[in-house]
Amino acid sequence: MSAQPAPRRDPDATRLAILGAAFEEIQAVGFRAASLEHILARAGVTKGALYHHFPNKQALGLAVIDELIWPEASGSFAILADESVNPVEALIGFVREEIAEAAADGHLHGCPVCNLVQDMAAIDEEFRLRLLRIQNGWREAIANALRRGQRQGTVRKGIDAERMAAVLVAAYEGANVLAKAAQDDKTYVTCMQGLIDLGETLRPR
Amino acid sequence: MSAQPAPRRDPDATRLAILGAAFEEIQAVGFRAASLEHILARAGVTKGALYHHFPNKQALGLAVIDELIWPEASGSFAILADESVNPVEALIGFVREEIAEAAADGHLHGCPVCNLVQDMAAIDEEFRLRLLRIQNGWREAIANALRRGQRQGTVRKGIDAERMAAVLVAAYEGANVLAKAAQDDKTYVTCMQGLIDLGETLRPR
Amino acid sequence: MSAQPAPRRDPDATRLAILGAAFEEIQAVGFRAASLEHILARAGVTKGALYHHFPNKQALGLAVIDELIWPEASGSFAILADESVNPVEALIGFVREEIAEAAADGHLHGCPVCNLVQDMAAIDEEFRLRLLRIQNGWREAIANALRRGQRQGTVRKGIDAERMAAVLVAAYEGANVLAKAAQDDKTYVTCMQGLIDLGETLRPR
Amino acid sequence: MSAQPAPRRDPDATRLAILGAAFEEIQAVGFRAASLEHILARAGVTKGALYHHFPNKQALGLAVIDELIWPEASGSFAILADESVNPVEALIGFVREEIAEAAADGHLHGCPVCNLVQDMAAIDEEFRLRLLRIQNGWREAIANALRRGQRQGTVRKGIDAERMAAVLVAAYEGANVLAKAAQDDKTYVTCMQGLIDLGETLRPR
DNA sequence: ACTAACGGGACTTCCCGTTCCT
DNA sequence: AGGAACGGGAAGTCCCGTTAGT
Repeated sequence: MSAQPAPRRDPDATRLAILGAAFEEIQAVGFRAASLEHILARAGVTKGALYHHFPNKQALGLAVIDELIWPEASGSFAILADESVNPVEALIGFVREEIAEAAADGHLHGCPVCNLVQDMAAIDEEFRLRLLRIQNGWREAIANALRRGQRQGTVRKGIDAERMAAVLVAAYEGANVLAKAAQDDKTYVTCMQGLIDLGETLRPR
Repeated sequence: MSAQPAPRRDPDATRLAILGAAFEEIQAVGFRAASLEHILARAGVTKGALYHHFPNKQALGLAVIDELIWPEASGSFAILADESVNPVEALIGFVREEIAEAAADGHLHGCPVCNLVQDMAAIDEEFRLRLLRIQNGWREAIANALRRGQRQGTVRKGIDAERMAAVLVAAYEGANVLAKAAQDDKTYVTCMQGLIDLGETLRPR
Repeated sequence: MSAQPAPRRDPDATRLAILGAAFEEIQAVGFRAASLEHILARAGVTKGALYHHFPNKQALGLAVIDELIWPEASGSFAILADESVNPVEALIGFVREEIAEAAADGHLHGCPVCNLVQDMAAIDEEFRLRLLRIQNGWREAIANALRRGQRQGTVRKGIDAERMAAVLVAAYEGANVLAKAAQDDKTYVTCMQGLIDLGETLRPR
Repeated sequence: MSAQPAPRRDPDATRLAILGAAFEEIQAVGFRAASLEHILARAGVTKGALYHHFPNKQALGLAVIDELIWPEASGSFAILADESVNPVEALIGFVREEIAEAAADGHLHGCPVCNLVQDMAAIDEEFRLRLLRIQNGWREAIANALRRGQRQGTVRKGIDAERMAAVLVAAYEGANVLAKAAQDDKTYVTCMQGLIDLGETLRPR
């Protein structure tokens, strides 16, 4: 559960320990409610170490996005850019992985992007722009893949790629909201299965 | 923007002024970050008045849900229960209204249910159960309407009503998350249009 | 445990209900920590009724002393003034009663005079003078009785009546302090038995 | 009257300044009514310093007991354990010192143990146990010394050591209650003189 | 005689960020 | 590079007393 305590006098490890602990705390209670004290306790370092690596709480949060969340998030849909991949299969495969992951970890705290958007987008422009970039990346990756599929004949012609991508990402994020209220993974899985059904309708008739 | 200041010695008006101001503050910054001081200033009442009507902040928040959010939310889908209504038309009509509303108010702070779920569901069981009740109400209303439509021949037989209802609600909530990050109504509208497209696929071929 | 709720529109009963409830609350948590809200709930009346009968919290507290504590306290040692009574026997009898009472009610909250002195004597002159009057009444009653006993030959001549009275009253009050820390009646009973031993030494040899 | 303001960046001095100021405030108004703001003003430190040294008000109060009151209190009767000391002389000597001290400082706020017991014993188990430990220490030290004196022939055989110790401690604490109500040291001195008289009766005839 | 809305303040808790020091 | 002392502020809770009404 908790991040590795940093060995003494290893700046990089210290930095990573702080980042990891910050990510966990933020996932658990959100950024605004995240307590630096808790993060430090989790990371096994003191305040001096933190303020050596990060000027303030905001910078720490942005670093969590840049160095932990963004790499993970942008990797998810990279496969869609591959010309030889069937977009529908890729999307359905992605959703199936989500179901498997939810079964494994219970989907405890939901999607970090979704959580941070709700917490910070309205009150901090720096956070908002970074999160928007991730969401737009998802939407564009999907929209591009759908358009390519339409050209390649693997995706039904009639659909509006832009709108469909928006709906897919929205449903994916919204599933986190439903799961958070239900506080179980069953609801999340139902949504994901619905997304698979939806994916099937994308195939040409 | 702010609620009407209550006339002197009108308990119901005072209570409503507090509730309204609390709703606005909660929509703006979330429940946890909501400041009672701000709420009081907005409502034009003093701490004594608030303490008289609500024992603490939590009770105020729950009252906002029970007396403002729940009535609004549960009314939204009541029309779906009407046997003579075409479910697909009703859903699409509902989404069109959303688009119109977003155009009118800019969709500033998003859906209260979505906001509160993210803020409170994980840390307060009383909030969670009330919000879950609303979400489940939506899902059941839609699922029931879809099943009825399948019996009545207005909805395609092949779809799984339960899963589709989950996806629709998830996409609706998720659209708020996307809009919050984009901080404009264009993204929200695109999602809603995607939902209309999706609605069209529910009709029998 | 709690005072009788007042019948509607019976001023005297209401007043008594408030006084009784106030006495109980004061015994439980002290005067300063006593909550008017709790007292009112206990008495089954509202704030308006209280402020009709008493101008403020202090007046209520003083009324509790004047109308409940003082009559009880001043009655305790009245018997010592009786010329035909053996002072030593009377004192020992009084202590025996205390032991019996402690066995009955567990000596839950101790002597009201002792409690109020600690709580209020240093910060409110009106309280202090009333409580001092009670304590001095005890000391004088005992000192007078001892002197009379010395004249009548029922009390040893050598003792200083004034000092002995002070010690007896102090030990009686101090027993409450010991009992409060021990939170059981055993300690109190041990003190009382010690007082009986002490009483025996008052007899002429 | 007030504690020394701490030099900058001297943690031990800061901690002691806070403890000392807390002790004074607690003696003046009791623990529950003690205001952290007042304590800070008296100590000349800020809230951050206090929060750094003590997690909350309770911990501060317990530290005052552990580090200021307990050492003082447990030292008082240490001499009684000395086999070569006459218990009666030691007790009388102790009381005489009390009289001298009262004459010096006017016995303004009484015995800290007595004050805290009344204030906290009934509502906080941690306080109660610490205070009980002090009181029991006194009683046991006296009872042991009396028993030893009985063996050594310096104390009358007939008395019950346990009960007598309880009475002596009770009278000592009770004297504080009487003094608090009288708000002068005369009453306290009278009690102490009575205790000396009582001490004399402990000698073998 | 009694009710209930209301005014306004004080208190503890808790936190983020700075700064001295090793 | 990191550890610990410290500065200063804001929030929620709770309370006592007042006053408009019945």
